[in-house]
Amino acid sequence: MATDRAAGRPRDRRTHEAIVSATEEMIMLHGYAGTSINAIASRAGVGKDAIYRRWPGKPELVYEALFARVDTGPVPDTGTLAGDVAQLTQALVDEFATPAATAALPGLLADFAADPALRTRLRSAFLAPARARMVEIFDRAGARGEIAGTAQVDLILDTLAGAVFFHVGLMGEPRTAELAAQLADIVTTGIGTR
Amino acid sequence: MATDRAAGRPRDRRTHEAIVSATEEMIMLHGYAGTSINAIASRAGVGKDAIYRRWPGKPELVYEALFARVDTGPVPDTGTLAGDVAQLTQALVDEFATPAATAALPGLLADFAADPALRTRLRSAFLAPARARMVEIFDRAGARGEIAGTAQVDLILDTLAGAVFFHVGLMGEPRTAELAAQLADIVTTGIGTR
Amino acid sequence: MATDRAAGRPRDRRTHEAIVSATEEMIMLHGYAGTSINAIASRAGVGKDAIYRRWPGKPELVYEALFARVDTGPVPDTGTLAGDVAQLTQALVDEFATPAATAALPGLLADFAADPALRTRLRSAFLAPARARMVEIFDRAGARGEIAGTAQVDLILDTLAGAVFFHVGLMGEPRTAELAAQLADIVTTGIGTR
Amino acid sequence: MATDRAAGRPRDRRTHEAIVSATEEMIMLHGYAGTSINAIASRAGVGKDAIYRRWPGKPELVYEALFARVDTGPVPDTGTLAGDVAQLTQALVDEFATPAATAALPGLLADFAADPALRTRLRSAFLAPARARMVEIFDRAGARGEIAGTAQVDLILDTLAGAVFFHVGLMGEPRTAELAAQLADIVTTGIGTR
DNA sequence: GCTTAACCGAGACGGTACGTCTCGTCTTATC
DNA sequence: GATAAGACGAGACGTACCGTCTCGGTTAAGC
Repeated sequence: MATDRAAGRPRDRRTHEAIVSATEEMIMLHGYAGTSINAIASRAGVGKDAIYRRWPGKPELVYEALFARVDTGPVPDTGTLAGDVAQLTQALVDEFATPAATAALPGLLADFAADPALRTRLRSAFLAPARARMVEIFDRAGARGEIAGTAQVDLILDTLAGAVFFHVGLMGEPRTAELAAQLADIVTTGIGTR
Repeated sequence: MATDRAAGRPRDRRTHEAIVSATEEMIMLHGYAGTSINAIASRAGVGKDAIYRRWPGKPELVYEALFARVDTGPVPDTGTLAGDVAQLTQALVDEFATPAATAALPGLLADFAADPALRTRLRSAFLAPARARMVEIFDRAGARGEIAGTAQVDLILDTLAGAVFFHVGLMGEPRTAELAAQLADIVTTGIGTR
Repeated sequence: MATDRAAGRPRDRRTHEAIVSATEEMIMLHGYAGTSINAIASRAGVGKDAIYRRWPGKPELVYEALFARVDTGPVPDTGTLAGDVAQLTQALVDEFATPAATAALPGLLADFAADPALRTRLRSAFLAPARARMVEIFDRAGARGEIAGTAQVDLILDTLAGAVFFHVGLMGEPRTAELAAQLADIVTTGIGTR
Repeated sequence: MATDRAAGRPRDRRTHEAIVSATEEMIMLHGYAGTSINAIASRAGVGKDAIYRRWPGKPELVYEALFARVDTGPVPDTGTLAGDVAQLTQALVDEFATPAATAALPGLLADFAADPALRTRLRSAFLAPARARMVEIFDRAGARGEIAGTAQVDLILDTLAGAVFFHVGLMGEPRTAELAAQLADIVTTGIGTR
């Protein structure tokens, strides 16, 4: 019976964690552009090779350090499309509007968009959990008869994510408690009805 | 009697234009990150100082080369809020979803967001024309009784701009003819009515 | 009574040979500087530790792989000092002017000279066999009355070795068949008499 | 009439000198292998580019810093070949057996020998002044009838230089006052006559 | 036949140097 | 004083080796 075990000395889990932690700290302290691989390695007490062995470059490392959390929460199910969208939007706010995300996202998205290899992963990297939930939410809404036909999930999701990113991440508007509700309201019932 | 005329040799207007043109070309050819001040100067047949004398850095230069067009078109006035918003959204698409803008915006917005001095100018730099129009549109809609109370202009504008930027600029979705109409529809009448 | 036998698994003789062979090949193919321990280990199908267990570093390994041949030939005895020196010089040419030696010697001597621990072994490592022979040759020449007093063996040997190394090893002069005879002639009878 | 003057800011002579001085000091303090371009730049208070703008790499820089002195002394003319060779040999000792040369030469010659582009320059770089003098010395000796036929200048020069390098530079033998005279004696009158 | 200890291939580890690139400033001679 | 050219100090980039270490596994000698 062959083993799956890779040959050679196994990678040290603590090295991985030290790099990820140092990355997170550097981003919070000095922003995305002010964070260099050298500085991360130095702060983590690690050689540069230990980083390049695991990640191809800064974008992938920062992405994993800040955004690769597996989303395990339950899918919203409030009984109405408006309520479900509001909860999902709140999740987007929670993901995109944290101090660390605000510090990293503009530069990180720019690097992802600039590299052809990363560009294809943009949606799956940053919106995958939200998208799966949104599909389910709209399926249920369709079953209830709330909406007719096929909803444009990607466009609506991009609208919500873009709104959060632009409003809080770029423009730096204070993240008011009602933001998610207002955004959800806009896309579900429209401006005119408020 | 003092003259406004600066002492010494006046700046050459063609130098300015050569720099702006070279910047535009470089951005289209090599993207934002692949465009260096050195390369712009070289392509424009100009010294680096001629650039730094006019702009503090790459972000300001690229911004002026690609986005500082004065918007002189008439404010939309279709008679309905929905129609006006649709036209305004189309203007946003025209501005944010061109090939040059797609190539420059992610990196440019990242640089603006990273620099405290530029950060404060984000809204005025990229959304100023649209914002003035939107205020007028909503004022008229309020006068017609279409909406009640004060509309949250900035949030709605960020939503529209964020949607365009995220959907086309980052995710690379095709810029379809109906995009502006669909987006305007989402924010004015909501998802449910489609 | 303790045995000299080391505990544990004995070293594999084939590992040793594979390393030495790979070293020789790498030196011939890529030169001294272009030969890394990593590459030797890889070519030999061996782990790096198998090398470092046997040699402290690249200089010692390359030295053993290329120069540690035991010299078992007979001491020259032609009846005249000139004849004996000619034969001994030929042996130096044979040792220093081979393709492998030419590829390795400059870098190898530099590493030996740079490391204090190796520096003391320079003469014994590279000139030991020739020196022993030379002492005998000069003893016989003194007994025959060919020379008077104590000959400066080291200086003469360094002159011969330096000449071979400089002329062929560094300057890359073609190794003509008469080289050894000419050199021996120079140091025994002087320039003027040719 | 066009000027030969290069465009742009001229290179600062003091930068050049600072680099050369720092190189000399580093070599004396830490040897050839222990001298990095980074450390030279740092000690000279200079950016790395200022070095790479002037020299292709460490070998060329160190060569210029330590050996590129123009030899302006008069050609020896003592009236005898032996006397002239003795003086020329003394010049070789003066060049090759200084502390700085001893620290740099082994590694420097190895780097020159390893690089095809530098290899061709070995003789002209390190032996040019001595060779021109030797040709003249031998010409005069021929005119005086001291020697017959064509002397093998390169071989004799390599022998002398190799002897000095090997004896003092590599083996670390003390550089005695009589060294040059002894070497010259060996090559001119042979071992036997001493 | 079990234990023990050094060997083995593989490759991760913290460091260090490399040579290239870009940044924004500065220093020339020329216009 | 603006200009084109390009030198300048600084420092990040990603690559290559260094010599050590840590795995799972192998191979003999000594009990």
